[in-house]
Amino acid sequence: MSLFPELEIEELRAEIRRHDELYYQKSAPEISDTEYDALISRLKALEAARPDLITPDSPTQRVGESRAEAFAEFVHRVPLMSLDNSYDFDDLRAFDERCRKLADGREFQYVAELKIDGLSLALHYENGALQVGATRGDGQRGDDVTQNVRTIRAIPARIQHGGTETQRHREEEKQGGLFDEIISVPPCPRVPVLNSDVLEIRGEAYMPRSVFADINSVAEETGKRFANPRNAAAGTMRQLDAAIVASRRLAFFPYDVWAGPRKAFATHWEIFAWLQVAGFEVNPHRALCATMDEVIEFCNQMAEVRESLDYEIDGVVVKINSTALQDEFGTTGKYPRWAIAYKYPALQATTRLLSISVQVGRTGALTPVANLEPVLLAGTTVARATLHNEDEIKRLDIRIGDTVMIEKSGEIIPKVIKVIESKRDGSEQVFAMPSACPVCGGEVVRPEGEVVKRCSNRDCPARVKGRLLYFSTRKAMDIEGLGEVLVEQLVDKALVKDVADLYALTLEQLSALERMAEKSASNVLAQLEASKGRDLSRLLFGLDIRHVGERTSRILARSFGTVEKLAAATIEEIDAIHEIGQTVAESVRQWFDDERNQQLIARLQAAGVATEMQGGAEIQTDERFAGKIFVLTGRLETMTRDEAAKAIETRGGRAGSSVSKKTAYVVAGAEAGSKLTKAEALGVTVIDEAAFSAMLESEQQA
DNA sequence: ATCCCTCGAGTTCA
DNA sequence: CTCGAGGGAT
Repeated sequence: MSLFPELEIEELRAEIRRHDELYYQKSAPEISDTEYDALISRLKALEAARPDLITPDSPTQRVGESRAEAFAEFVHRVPLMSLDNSYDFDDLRAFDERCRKLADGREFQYVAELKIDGLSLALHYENGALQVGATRGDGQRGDDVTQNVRTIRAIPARIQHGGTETQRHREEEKQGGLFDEIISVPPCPRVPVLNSDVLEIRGEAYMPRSVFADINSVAEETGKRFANPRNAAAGTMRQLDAAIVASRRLAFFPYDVWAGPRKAFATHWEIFAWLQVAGFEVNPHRALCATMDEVIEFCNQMAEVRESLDYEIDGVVVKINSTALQDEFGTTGKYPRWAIAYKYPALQATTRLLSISVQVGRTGALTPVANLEPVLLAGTTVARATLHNEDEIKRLDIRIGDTVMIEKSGEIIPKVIKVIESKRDGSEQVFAMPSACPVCGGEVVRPEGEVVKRCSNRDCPARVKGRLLYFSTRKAMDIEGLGEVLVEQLVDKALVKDVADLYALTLEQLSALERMAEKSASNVLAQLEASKGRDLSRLLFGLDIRHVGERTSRILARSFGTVEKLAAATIEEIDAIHEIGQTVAESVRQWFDDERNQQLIARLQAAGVATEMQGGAEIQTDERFAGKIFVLTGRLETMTRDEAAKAIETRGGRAGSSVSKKTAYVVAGAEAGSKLTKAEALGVTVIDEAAFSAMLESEQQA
């Protein structure tokens, strides 16, 4: 407890109010939800110790959320309560214990459903027609956003508020199969008929990830991007122009129905069945659970599919199924006692940018990298994040010492999404890209029209190291044991200046290096020896010719057959090849025109490196593969992606990277993500790994 | 000239 | 994985 709780309490309140305003009015939060919740918890703890200091206007005394101006106020008939949060399974078990105690020996069930990361809406229907749509606001009163709500296609203007006999029957049949995969899910016992003329449907409006991506790529030029889909959805709902709202293609998942002041059903589970009959799209992921362990199992299952969903979720909502029991449990001042939200670890966090270092890559590209104060994010500690280039730093206006918000978007790679400008105290330093290479001091150039600055010194140690590593990668010459540490030493000790030097290394030289006993040294030599016979395409790939990557090197190898022929070809001859254009042709020509490169080739040949196509690599065309494009997604069990791609190509097919109409098959491994979703949307044939393996193994009869 | 699909390049952490 | 840009089709 702090020495002056009064002071700390006041400071915390001011801080929380400021974040409330940023979040709700400006849709520009500076801290993550977890951090916000931490502030609230701290305040609560302080207030608990000194109840005399609690004031009615303290942020702990309200349900949260205030309203934007310019919309008519809407007073909720029944307040929309927020839920208590839990951050680990122990919290859930504690909740379970409290419920068991309250139930006093009676049996009950939990319903677990996804907590969609969007904004809550209350929809009022009279005699089946949508009358009013309102935001949650502070839970008591929100904004009347009916005009905006009417543009959301997932919200029907008319609902089947009773549900006809036939519909109910059909729905009951569907229930059985629909939730099969999810734990212990009995079919819904019945779809009740609602007699009430006035209904309130509650749910979450959200922006699908696919829409968010679209909108942000368009917003790129104007510089007005949303940090995440939730902000985008909230910002959209605050639009006064309904046409803009319509263009943002929001979606909606309902989760509750009220008839007048009462919950309309005997169980929460029934609500979903009814909603479906009424004409809503209901989120398919939910489970009826007898125990908290089953709920936890559901949380774990959903965590795995989380990234593949077209909407963001920040957790799982757990509710007591019986509405009678819900009524009995009642509420505390702020939360219902019969529900809790389990929240996944945050995917966003704020931290301080300590410094910016500049890396020099194989191509000489100068890449600024943010060194961050280490922060836990989605299970890993993040200390670095790429800033890509000068323009990115300028766009985000990042300065050294800034507090920044980071995010793990692609599951793994952290990214700085914005600067928290209000945290600046004036001591921040504007960063300037160095005008000389930080590694070799060489000249730095930024060609017109390009985004990246490059070190122009070809002998820059950083570039030499990059080239050597590139040469040894699996997709190039595949030299096992020649990794970063070894390359570093070889270059620093001046034993190697280019890839040809590798083949002149001796056992003595290697053994003398740190962490290189004779055993590993001879292993490396054996690997080098083995690499001499690699395919021509791998060699071309490894040479580091601009614009010549994995695929292009294969095309070049196939078309020319030997390095000599390629080296002698004119730009026109190279350009004439299908799938090779002017840019690549010029780049290749330029590389071979360089005398040092010619010598490099000569030295590689002298060392015994094969520079001709190996015979017999003929493609045995298989009709099921020939000319077809396969896209691999997810994790394959019996082979690597590269192996699978190779298997496809030796049969005359092609391995594509993104799904389109032209894709013949999508091979879906475990945890397949967006590509699978897209394939289904486009109606592309999806096969699993077993089916794919069977295709490979069953030789086609000629 | 414009759109769509792929390729190339760069990147983090355990 | 994501971005930018090369290459081909329309």
